[in-house]
Amino acid sequence: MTDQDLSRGTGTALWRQIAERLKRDIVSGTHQPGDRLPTELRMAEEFSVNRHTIRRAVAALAEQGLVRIEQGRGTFVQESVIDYRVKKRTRFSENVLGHRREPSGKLLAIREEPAEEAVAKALEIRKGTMVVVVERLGEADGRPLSVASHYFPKGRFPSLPDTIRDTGSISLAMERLGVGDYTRKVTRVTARTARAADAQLLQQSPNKPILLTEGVNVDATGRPVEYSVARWASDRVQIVFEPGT
Amino acid sequence: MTDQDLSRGTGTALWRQIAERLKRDIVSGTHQPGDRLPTELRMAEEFSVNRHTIRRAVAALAEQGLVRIEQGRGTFVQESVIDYRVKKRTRFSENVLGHRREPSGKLLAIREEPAEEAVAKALEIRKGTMVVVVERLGEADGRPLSVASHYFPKGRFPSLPDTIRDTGSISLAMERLGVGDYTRKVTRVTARTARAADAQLLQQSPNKPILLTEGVNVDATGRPVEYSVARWASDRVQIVFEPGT
DNA sequence: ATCTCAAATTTGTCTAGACATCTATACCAT
DNA sequence: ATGGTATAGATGTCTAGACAAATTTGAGAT
Repeated sequence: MTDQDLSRGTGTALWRQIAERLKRDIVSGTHQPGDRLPTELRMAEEFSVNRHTIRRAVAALAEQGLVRIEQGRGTFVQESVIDYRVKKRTRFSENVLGHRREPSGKLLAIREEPAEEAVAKALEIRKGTMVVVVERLGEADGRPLSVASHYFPKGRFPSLPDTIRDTGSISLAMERLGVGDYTRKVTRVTARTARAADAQLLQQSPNKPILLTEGVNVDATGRPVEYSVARWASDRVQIVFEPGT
Repeated sequence: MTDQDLSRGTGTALWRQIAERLKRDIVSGTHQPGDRLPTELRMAEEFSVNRHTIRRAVAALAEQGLVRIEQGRGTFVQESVIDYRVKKRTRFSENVLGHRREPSGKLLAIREEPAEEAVAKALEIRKGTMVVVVERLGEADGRPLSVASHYFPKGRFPSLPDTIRDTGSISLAMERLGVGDYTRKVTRVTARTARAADAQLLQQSPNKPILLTEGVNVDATGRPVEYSVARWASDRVQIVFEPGT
């Protein structure tokens, strides 16, 4: 397998041809998820091109999220995730949308701060009013799925931080505080490029898109009790909307 | 402004420092949206680095969507769009979700083909059954918003292509064919990196994420009449869900 | 066996130069 | 004026080589 018959001077850049070929080998399973690709130097020899040309091709694949590059170790085929996982996840639509119970998760931080413009507007309070912020990492099957920031009006729930620390759960804490039945008023969804911190938490390359959902939960009387912004690893989750819910 | 005092050998790659500096100038407004950046050669001189190093920095910015590179013309600061537009757009939630009437749009193509697996499943027909495919570009304020592929079972709507060509509208055509009242059964949303063709149609850099919505419309009896997949320019649209709709 | 440290391996960065390809401009012929 | 064509200017691709930084490996000391 030394000659890789690339066509030179046909209008298609060599690195594109190489990227295409590698991609095919990954999709077809010749390179299994988790496998290490040949080293850059080795591929350069195989394809009879300069190492930089290989690097350009591999960089394109990394951008697409097909491979993961690790300095000093090598380039690895990204383990696929869009298999059963997504189908399993699609059953959790209500939770996914409501940001309430999640398969599992970790509390990252609980803090208090004055409400910014957007937060204040969503919670229908004055800008600068203190809010309780809970940062939470949602996981499923041990893989990070989402990073969510939940905002609560501190005036209404002064003991929320302690209660959350006690129970370890947002929904449990809310229940104890007498708001067991809150419902989702509105959810917005869009896509963004991940910020560094989120990308790291989600174990996702900084180049890859994340899903961003933003929503407000209201109590039985229609008063907002929670505003949340969640960032989702887009290749590990698919959000499902059904009119019935 | 010749000396740009980069710090060499401090652990931070030159191209990162340059990218950071350019980004700062863009965010701060020194380089206005739509402006052309200095040429690569010129920046190479200014920063006293090789042209390739500049290219690496600019490529990073392009990946982030801050600039747009045009061969033969130059590199331009990407004009931002997330201003009033988004807020204006958020009013169109039902349409956005239903893929029915859109602010304006263009029919790109109408063709017939055997149904693939996913299409067949959604329409509850056998794989390989002929379907009518309508490709449509959705615009708002003259800017492309979405590219949608609509799939209809040809067996049930044999004259659909002609009717669409006559009316120029999908919803009008469906009405004429006796399915005036179809409703959305389910919508899935996720994010992907744009494919080349879609990126071009959406006038979006190929590196930027797109929103992908997928849905099935059913008639009054619950039978699927349409399956659609739409790709949205993620920075120009925000999809809004309200339980009421 | 275990620890340490040097060497080898592998990816990351930077420079240098050549030519290709695309775009806009200016000039010339009609 | 119009249209084509040469030219200059811009980004795109490819090669070549050197060194840096991170990781793994293995030899040697304990």
